[in-house]
Amino acid sequence: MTTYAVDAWAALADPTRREIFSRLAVRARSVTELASELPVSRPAVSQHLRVLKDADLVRVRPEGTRRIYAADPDGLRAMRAELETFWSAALTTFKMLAEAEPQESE
Amino acid sequence: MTTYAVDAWAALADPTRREIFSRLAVRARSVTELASELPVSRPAVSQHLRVLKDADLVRVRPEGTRRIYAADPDGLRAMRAELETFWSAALTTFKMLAEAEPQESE
DNA sequence: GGTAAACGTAAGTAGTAACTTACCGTTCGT
DNA sequence: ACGAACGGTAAGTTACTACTTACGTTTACC
Repeated sequence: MTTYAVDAWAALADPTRREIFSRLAVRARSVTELASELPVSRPAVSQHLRVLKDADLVRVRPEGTRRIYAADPDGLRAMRAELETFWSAALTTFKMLAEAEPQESE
Repeated sequence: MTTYAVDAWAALADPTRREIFSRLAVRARSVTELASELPVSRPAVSQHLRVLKDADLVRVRPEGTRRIYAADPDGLRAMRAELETFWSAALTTFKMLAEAEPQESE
């Protein structure tokens, strides 16, 4: 059910969004705090956070008038698994090709 | 030197490109062969392959009139490392938050 | 209850990205 | 040498994305 995931790949492709996520992975922060650390406006941060939230990459916790965002490992799981698959497959294929053509000398 | 990397994140964010890469990770293929397996034209595949190549995610080997593309682990390395950093950081922060607020009941 | 802070959303814009068709160069086979 | 296969690039179009400013809503505080 939780596995709809609006594509964590696309969500983390944007540099600003990746920067936001990396900061939230270290420590939870409010929207205004994030905006103060970044070269974009606060609404821009809100929009990025929505994308991250739709990808299950962040969670929100209301705290008075502020909303504290934190990184959520859930959205990362599938992506991480797929990347590991890519990695091992690429490594295997790469090694096979390297053995198949042992040129380099001569 | 090889470590310029045109952002593997952005390169793999596109679904078609990710599909191309996943196929090349399993087995090397020519451009035409890739195009025949995908719902896009051959030039589109060529363009995707260029992006993947700029990100060091694929390599080419000429073979007669064909060009055989294969997945290259190089472009994946940095991205994989960064993702692992995200993962462990997110996990740690997530656990800390979970312990800090043991509500759920009441 | 009024004010201020925090945040989300609407509306509009500029830049980019993915795709198509058309064209050109290169390599192999006969 | 000629024709065909293969593939990269140019040009053009459409769609989306990241951003801004403006506005409305909610919560806290006095």
